[in-house]
Amino acid sequence: MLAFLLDPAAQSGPADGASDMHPTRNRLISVATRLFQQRGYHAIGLAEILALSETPKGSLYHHFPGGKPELAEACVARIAESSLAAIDRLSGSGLDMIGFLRRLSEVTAAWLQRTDWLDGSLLAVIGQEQGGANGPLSEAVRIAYQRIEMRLARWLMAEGIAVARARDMAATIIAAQEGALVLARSRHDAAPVTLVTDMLCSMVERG
Amino acid sequence: MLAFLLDPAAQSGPADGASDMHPTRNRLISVATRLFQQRGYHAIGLAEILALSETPKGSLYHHFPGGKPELAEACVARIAESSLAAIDRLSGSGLDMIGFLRRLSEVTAAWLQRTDWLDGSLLAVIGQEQGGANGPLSEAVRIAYQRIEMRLARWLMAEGIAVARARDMAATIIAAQEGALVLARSRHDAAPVTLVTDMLCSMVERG
DNA sequence: GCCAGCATAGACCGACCAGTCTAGCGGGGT
DNA sequence: ACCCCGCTAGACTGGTCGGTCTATGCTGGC
Repeated sequence: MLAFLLDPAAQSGPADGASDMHPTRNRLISVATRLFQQRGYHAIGLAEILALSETPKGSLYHHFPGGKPELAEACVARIAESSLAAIDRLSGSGLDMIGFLRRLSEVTAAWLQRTDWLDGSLLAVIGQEQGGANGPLSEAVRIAYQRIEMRLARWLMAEGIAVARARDMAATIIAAQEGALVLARSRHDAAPVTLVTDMLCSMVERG
Repeated sequence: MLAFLLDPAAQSGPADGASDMHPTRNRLISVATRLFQQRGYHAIGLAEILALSETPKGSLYHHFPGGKPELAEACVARIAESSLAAIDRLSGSGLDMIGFLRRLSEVTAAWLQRTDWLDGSLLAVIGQEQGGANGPLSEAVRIAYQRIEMRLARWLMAEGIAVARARDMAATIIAAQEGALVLARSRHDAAPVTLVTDMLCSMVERG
């Protein structure tokens, strides 16, 4: 979710607290995130990540002693941080949840088309690949979803919705958005994103 | 979507037109489907499929000269056929769309728990892994989604909904269900499935 | 009984995988 | 001036990958 805001945010400058980290580490995470979210964890070899980021293998294992899984964990963590930051930014700018959903829909559709349907949801693809496994990577995905859900729920509560309902609505929003992304990518058609957004908006409107 | 009905249907007997195919071919598709939908296409090696299905490599390449991709295509095609058959069965038994969604929710939740969150959506995981690629495998996923969507839309039209709206609703249903599956698996919690179903039901009720 | 074919069986192959290891660079501290 | 060490650099390795190939059942038609 919200992976697209990595591009503007991470590339533009010192936001996200990503710029204070080592440039090589940063570059590895950026390239790996893009590749993983396009084709999944297992389809991407280290060779491709290293070639695209122009990094030797030694550097990767210096910054990520745990190897590929640790790199993927860092990618998931950064997606989570970026998503939270984006939610905070928008919720702090006076937007209401309906406005957020509309805007999310627009930006998502534009992102999908701009990347020619190559980019997808990192959390979704890695979560699906890891399945019900209990490794640290699937745990990272679980936590990422949970943090995003809680942040959305908090926003909904600030709009006067009861806590239990807010959490349910937040989970529904995430599920529907992720599903829309899956279907839109497969169809090469952004329509599912706007359709799901319409449904989510009326859910929020009805309370 | 609707992958779970493979188990009861394919195992119980001569439904789905699957029993008239060669038993080895059938067994390969069943085992490969289960493995792919648990961990994705790239994470599963032929060795594992062959070991679990007790099939030698020669048989695989006899029945699927195209190798792994062709086997995966057959898995996707079977999921599509099973889903269509299930939809037809339920729509023919006097159930309305709301009843279908409720029932789908119950069966999906039970399936997720029964398989200890290991099983997922074959279409979603393969679709995500293939991404925006234009290979025959991602084309198979696209067609599978499209066929299911058209069948659902037909059902909705039979309930008096206009054609354009019916197609939109069908796409929304599929997107939301797939997303719920993704999130539920990651959280090891079936709640997203029922939450999304509630939302879909009110969408259908409102027309 | 015998042949023809489909299907099984698994040894084998080159490519590629993630990961290890040693060597060397370069700049800040003293 | 020197050294130390965070970091870069890439050759190398054992294992696994998908795929090919030859050999061998097995079975229905004659």
